[in-house]
Amino acid sequence: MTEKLASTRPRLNRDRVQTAAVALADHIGIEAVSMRRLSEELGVVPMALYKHVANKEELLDAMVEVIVGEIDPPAADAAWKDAVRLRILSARDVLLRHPWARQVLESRKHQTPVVLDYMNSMVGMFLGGGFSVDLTHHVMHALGSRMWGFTQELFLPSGGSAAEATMPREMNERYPHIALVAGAASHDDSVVAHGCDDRFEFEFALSLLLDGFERLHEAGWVSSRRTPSPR
Amino acid sequence: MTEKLASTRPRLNRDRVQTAAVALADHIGIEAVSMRRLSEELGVVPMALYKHVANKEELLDAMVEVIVGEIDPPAADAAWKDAVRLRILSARDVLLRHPWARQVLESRKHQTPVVLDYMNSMVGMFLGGGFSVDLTHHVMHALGSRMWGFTQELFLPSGGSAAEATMPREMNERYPHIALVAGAASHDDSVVAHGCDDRFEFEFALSLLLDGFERLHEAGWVSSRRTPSPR
DNA sequence: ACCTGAACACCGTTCAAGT
DNA sequence: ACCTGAACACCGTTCAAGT
Repeated sequence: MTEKLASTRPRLNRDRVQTAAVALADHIGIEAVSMRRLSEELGVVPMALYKHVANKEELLDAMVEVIVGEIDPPAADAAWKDAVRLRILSARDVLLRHPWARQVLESRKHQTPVVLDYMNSMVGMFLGGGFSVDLTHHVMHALGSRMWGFTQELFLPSGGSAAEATMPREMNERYPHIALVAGAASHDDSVVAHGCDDRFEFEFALSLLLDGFERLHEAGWVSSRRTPSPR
Repeated sequence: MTEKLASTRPRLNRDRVQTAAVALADHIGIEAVSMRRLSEELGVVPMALYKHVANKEELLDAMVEVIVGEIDPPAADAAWKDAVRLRILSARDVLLRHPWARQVLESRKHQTPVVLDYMNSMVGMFLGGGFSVDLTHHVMHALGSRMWGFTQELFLPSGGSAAEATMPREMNERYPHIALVAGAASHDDSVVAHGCDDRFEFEFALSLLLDGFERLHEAGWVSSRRTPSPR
């Protein structure tokens, strides 16, 4: 019962720690992942983790590393627009497999090398497509979290008819416009008829932005921003 | 010393709790706001808060309530595009005053009435502008967190030349494209010459989206999405 | 009706010690 | 070099009690 188990499990190392952390988050949710819970999973005392990871922040960075590694490499010979779209949709697929990754990515304050590599390659796609440095800068900001394949779904986040289903009559009275837009689902043949398709909404907005970028690029857009004061 | 202080401070109520919570978050940061710390601020024992707020989640909801209340009401007689832009920029101003509000807003899972009111009025602006129910739906999703005046700043979040300043030479070698786009700041007269202006980037992307919405609306856009399977 | 006090089951992380 | 054990200073929240 209390025999030594040390020989039955491999030595701990950073790789085993970060892999186990990702698997644990997939399994029990990120909010339940603690240093203590993870150490338990690895059959080790909590403090043993601190030899391989400086603290919890670094553990989260290490988890991001794993996730970013799962994103497809850039498409070899594609025009900028396709290359960007494919990369972003691949990132989106990864985040769908690891639903917790979104909020962890958001919470990182210092970018790690893998994160910078990903962004660097995406900047390269725009520059390679002939975008000016100036426009590329703004375009990267405009993408925001969308370059990682996610956005804040703050409007009808539960996925379509849920808001309507939970409170049918009050919705109609207090929030008629929302009810109209959310509730059209049940009685017409438009998009909303099929409920709210996250992928469709994501691609809709992504295309809108990419088309906008293309239009500005082709028009030879340059920023007309001036310094606030004449002096 | 240990005399009764009960009479010197007003009775606790929900309003005093939520106001104090907002002030405390402004002052010490959201991560330091705990039920215990807040109760201390109010000169009361931790459990006293639970008479006015069911739990910490509800406290955060109450804080969001205060924040949303600070957003300007809709402009009276403005076209949809101006109305939407003004409302969003007002929300942005509020979030700049309460930097913690962004992440709290993101973390809410169930929308409270004030949040639904805000979204309802914004949906109304598009419908009032003649947008179809269908297009309005997609447009609201495309706005995402931008309708609350914020986005995930994941690209050069520190505000321009910081990334370059902290590691000048390694950046140039490992991440040449990022360095180019971030570093152009110091030696030309374009936008990036003035460092990275959050407000400019926000309005750039907002305008791109609003212009895109307008174009689709004027073209009488309808969704061409079909159900995945023929049957 | 509102506030208190003690307790429970957790956290991340330190330090000094073991092998 | 790597792992352990005990301890510290926190959490949110319960329960039963006070006024």
